[in-house]
Amino acid sequence: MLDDRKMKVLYAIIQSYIASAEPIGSRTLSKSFDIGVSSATIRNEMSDLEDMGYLSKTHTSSGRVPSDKAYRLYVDELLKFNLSPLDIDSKKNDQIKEILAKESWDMDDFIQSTAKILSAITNYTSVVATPKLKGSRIKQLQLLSIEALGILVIIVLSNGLIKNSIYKTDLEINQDELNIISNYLNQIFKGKEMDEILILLDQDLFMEVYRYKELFKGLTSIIKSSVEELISIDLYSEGIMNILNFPEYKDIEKAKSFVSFVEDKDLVLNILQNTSKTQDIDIIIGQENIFSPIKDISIMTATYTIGGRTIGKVGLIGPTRMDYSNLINTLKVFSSHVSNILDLND
Amino acid sequence: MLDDRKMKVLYAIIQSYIASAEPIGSRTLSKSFDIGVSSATIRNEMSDLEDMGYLSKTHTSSGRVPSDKAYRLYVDELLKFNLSPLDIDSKKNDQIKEILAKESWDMDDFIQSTAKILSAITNYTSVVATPKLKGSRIKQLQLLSIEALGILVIIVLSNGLIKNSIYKTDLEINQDELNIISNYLNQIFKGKEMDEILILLDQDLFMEVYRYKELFKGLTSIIKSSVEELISIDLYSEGIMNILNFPEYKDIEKAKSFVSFVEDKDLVLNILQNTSKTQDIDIIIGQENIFSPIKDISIMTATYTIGGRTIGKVGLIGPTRMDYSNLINTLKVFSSHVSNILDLND
DNA sequence: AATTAGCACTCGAAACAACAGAGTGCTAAC
DNA sequence: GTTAGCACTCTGTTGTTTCGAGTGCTAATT
Repeated sequence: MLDDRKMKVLYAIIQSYIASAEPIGSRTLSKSFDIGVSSATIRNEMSDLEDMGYLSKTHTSSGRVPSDKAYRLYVDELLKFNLSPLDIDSKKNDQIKEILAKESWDMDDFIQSTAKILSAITNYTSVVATPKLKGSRIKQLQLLSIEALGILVIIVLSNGLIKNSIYKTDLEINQDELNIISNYLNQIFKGKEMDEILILLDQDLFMEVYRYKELFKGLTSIIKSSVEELISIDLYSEGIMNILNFPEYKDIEKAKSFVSFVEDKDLVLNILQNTSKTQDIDIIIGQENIFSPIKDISIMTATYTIGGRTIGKVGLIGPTRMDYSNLINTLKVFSSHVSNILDLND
Repeated sequence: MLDDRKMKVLYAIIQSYIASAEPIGSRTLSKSFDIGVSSATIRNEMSDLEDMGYLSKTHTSSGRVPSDKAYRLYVDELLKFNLSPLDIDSKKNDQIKEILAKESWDMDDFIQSTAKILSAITNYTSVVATPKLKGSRIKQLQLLSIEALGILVIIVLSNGLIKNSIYKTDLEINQDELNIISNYLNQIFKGKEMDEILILLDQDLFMEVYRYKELFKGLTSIIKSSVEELISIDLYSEGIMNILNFPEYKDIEKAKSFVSFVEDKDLVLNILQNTSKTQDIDIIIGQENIFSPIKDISIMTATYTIGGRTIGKVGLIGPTRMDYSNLINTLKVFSSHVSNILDLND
């Protein structure tokens, strides 16, 4: 579709623009890149590329800037190579591995840390959606009497996530009795998915157990709110301030609108979830995202998996001229390491 | 020290500057405030105030700007009134109460949420230091066998904080045996402070129990890392981007230096901890903070208490011309509500 | 003796012109 | 098909002017 020379010119412009954020003209291009033809020829090529929708000008006599379409071409090309993590600069690889290994293990904290780490190593803004646990099953449920505090309700999920809450009560009840109740609850809930549990909880399950009626009422509501919290999806963002380093956001108003975009959790979550599940890396460039109120932002997403099943999403957000080439590799390595760790701890 | 009229002039300047961030001159002042004397007289007073160190000029013929000393005077006056939360605008009071009530109860999450809420209702940047639990005691320690996962170690502290971690093992061990071990561990650890526990753990406690040697070794290291995590102080900040709304940070470089200040956790933590413990609200204005690399930032801090004992600190950070009057009240109400909730859940 | 009016003077910010630099598109020559 | 050359366009910078808000001082007023 694009001949070799056009491709060469287009790539040079994209790379130059990603590096400098400045529109680039034919003469500068011919001097800083080895295209092999004069600036006049490049000028003609650029004019053609503009007609084809790959370039645009900011004003009549300015240099050219790549369009979303150009980035799309560029990115698709990059994604084709599909390097395995092993092919990637092994120093960076090791570095990421090392940082991640340092994190203490608590699923929630860990996921949150990954956002922080990713934003620190890339200098972009990162977002991460925590696992949705709708499909998770309850592995075990345990009540524990805590002197002078009440009853501790512990819910252990099949993926290792643990959630506990305290049920405050003055009820004197010893651990043996609690064990019996735990067993009873386990009979009902063990192996059930979260959705099912919510339905079960809405039925009046415990009519039969008159003796502990009050207690069961309290426990039911505790379990319900725990489950609800577990299936809700949280979104963390980190490194928003990194955008202040991009020249396109030197204008405070632009920066503010970027911030309000990233902080619109519903919107970002929606975008993250609508990315394709077939590829490991998914990139949405500028206008391609029809929901976004902002046109010149790109989002690159990857998935966290446990045993091959997608459980969370991570994203990098930046200007459309984001450094796709490096970020793709970093993100690949990163998400595969994270998934490894998740698998290990599963 | 300052006569009535000087006071009036100074207050007018402070209020005007807090509202507009613009240096103010004698004529404007006489028009927009009812001082009762002409601009020429105000001019003389301003000149005196400048000699006394309460005002300064940005250049020879500019209006005046309040100095740190002026803010100090102003703030001390405000703090004198020492309104009880009840005296404060009850709409705002109720609003805060309502928002806080919505938060689900998990000490760590809750504290983190308070930062978010505070920054949302004030539009300033907030920081919060989580409880330091050095002085906390272990109330209960429980081991729970989790099928196919390992052993769940649950540590309950006297203040209700719960920490759990999983010890992965293939060791077949039933719950009855675990209970015996739990009891044994409780004998040793119950009622001890965290510091003591760390010392205990470093001794080779479990020589005697040959049968479970391997297990004890694993548990020891799990407990140790849990305790270490519990006594470490975390710092969260929220709403950093709010500063983009202040005109003084319309310059990106200023904004960046603000950010790097807030993100220097050690520094901020240090400042939070060096605030006086006698007052409920503590304010550090600009240069008063000798550690800060930035001169024109003020920090207002309050404490979170449980049963009257300080367990955490919360702070609002902004330009020296921050809206002290409103923020003092808001922060008072806020921290007292938070402390109430903490007490309730203790 | 304190207050105020009046005036000369100072700066910063805004508005404007002039100019340099980087770019384009087109035409004619190679 | 490529390139040199040229006229033209637009932005950003620099220098100048002007305007407004401010100051400090002195002399008049209360």
